[in-house]
Amino acid sequence: MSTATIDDVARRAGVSIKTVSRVLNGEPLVRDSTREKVRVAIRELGYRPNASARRLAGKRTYLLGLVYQQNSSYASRVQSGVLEACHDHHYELLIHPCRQLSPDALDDIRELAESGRVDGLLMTPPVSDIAGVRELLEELRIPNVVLSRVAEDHAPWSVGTNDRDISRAIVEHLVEQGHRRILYVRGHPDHKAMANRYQGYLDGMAAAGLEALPPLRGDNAFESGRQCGAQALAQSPRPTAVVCANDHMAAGVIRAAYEAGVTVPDELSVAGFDDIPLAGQLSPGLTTVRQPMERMAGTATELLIERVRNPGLEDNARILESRLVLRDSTGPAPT
Amino acid sequence: MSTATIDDVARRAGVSIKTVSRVLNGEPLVRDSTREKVRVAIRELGYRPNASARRLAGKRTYLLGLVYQQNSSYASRVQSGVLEACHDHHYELLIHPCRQLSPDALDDIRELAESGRVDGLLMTPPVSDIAGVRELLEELRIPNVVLSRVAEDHAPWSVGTNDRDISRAIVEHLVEQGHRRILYVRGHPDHKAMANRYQGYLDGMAAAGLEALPPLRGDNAFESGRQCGAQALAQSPRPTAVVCANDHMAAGVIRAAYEAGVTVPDELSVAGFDDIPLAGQLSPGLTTVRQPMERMAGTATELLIERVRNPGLEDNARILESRLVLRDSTGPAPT
DNA sequence: TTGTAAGCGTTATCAA
DNA sequence: TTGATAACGCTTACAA
Repeated sequence: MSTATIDDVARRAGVSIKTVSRVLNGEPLVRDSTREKVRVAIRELGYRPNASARRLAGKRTYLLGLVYQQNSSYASRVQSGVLEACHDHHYELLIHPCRQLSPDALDDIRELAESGRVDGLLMTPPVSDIAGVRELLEELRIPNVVLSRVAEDHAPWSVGTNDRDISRAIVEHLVEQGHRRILYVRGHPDHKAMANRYQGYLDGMAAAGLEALPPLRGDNAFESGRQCGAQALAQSPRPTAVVCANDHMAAGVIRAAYEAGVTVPDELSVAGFDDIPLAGQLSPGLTTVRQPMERMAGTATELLIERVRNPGLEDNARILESRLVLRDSTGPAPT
Repeated sequence: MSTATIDDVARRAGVSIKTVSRVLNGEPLVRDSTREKVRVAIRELGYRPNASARRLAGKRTYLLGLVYQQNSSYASRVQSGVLEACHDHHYELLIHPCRQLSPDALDDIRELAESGRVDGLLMTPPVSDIAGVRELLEELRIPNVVLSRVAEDHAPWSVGTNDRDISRAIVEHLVEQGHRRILYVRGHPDHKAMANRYQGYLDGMAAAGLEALPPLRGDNAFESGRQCGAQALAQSPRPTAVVCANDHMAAGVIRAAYEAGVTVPDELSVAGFDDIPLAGQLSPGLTTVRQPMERMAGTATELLIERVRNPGLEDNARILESRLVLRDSTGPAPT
């Protein structure tokens, strides 16, 4: 237990506590020799600044909040990316999963923002898509950054990925494999990232000179995928490939095929989106899209810290690239 | 932003700040009418105590740490159980995923414990199984509780479940379905909970008067399950059922069956352990064991808070019951 | 049952 | 470039 205080360090180094504080916070106006003396004293005493005292005096918490939907399958990747960046900058993280999306979620987030427990907030969809959240946070003047906002939004203070392009790439891949009747299963309408994925599908179909089929609509969950899958298999002529807006629904489609005795990928190709842990463990393995979630989360965290330190800063947004992960749930079209 | 301080409340209620403090902390020696006055003032001012000041003065952080293995599939369930309990008791949570198990992990945990950032630590396996962790924490006198320690350990300050009994129940279920050649796939030897699951299998086989087959050994990951699955299918006579120490390996066995053209469950029954999200989304759905993880986590958190508040307390351990989840990966033995 | 006064260990102000 | 000293907003003796 580091029980040494700043006074002990000051005494040992023969300087005032203010000077120690300066060294601690990397302030410039300290002579190099003095800085070194202080550093030595700190090391010898095994001194660590008391976070609570620092928070109280500095009027900052050095705590960031991460708001996301409970049980979201990418939560753990996001957390680890955020934590790493936090660690690098001596911040700590408070996680804040939201159970349901509305309407209490907004109050819940307001509470967190107003409570003064955190210096800034990081949000992921679909929580960040709740009507009015961002406006609320801006109004409350609490620094915030949205993670995984789709590129096309041009949202200020956000980190996104090229969902639309990569969605198009899936279609192109399927077309190359000889598919023509490619069906799309859309996600929950409140989850805006999903809309772009669908656009990419339309792009791909148009580019290939194919007619887009009327899309089915799921709610992002496994069970809805299963239902859409059953519907798709009942269509005549039957689609030879199904692209889903996320992996859970794709798993549902695979289940529907299994139940209908339809072999994947021989009789039906299935693709998803997100590369959740499940994707590699399904049988067959799921062709999907992997987003650089840890890097995105780390980048978002750094943007947030920048914003916290410098409230006047201008908008800043970043795009990182996702990539296609080809597994065995897609194959040549049946003849 | 609640900018009111304890002084404002005291002034408004016409009492001293000490009295406000008493009300805030639910101390007994306050006249009911006074308490009420203070409550009114707090409400009218929208006052919230400043956490940093409270931490500094009270020499407690009101922060708990949760240490677990990164990417563990039950992390999110554990987190939500812990968070709920934290919230009820006005504590906050710092999550601390460990990347690898050894040997740095121990230093990592020591660092966290010594840093004074948390009042107590919650640990889950396999991190809690690292040699010397518990001893380290006791030595450092930092309150700690282990979550999901297996029942048989009689570990002090822990919350566990009836792994062994339930593992036996799986075997009984298979035996009822006519299975005789039931193979067990063991988990990583460092993960102690796994040993008990194997014991339960042995119990079940013995009770049914069946000969236990030589177990295979995986490392808890999907890929090892796939390899064990391939091995199992190559055995002659072939087992009709495979019980795995966790779901990831069970998914691997299902994959191996898929690759070998063996139908599950018609030709091979497969069961797992944990009911990770994947389990319900595999095709066929995986028969497995569901632990009341949120409740276990909540209970562990409450034990920890109790221990933090009352360092002299005696050992305390709890067992909660898991249950069998029957899905379609198990069925009657082939004839 | 209530209040006074002294910390807790930092950062911030302002003078030296 | 450095240092006294005053906050910061609470809890904890100790009185009353």
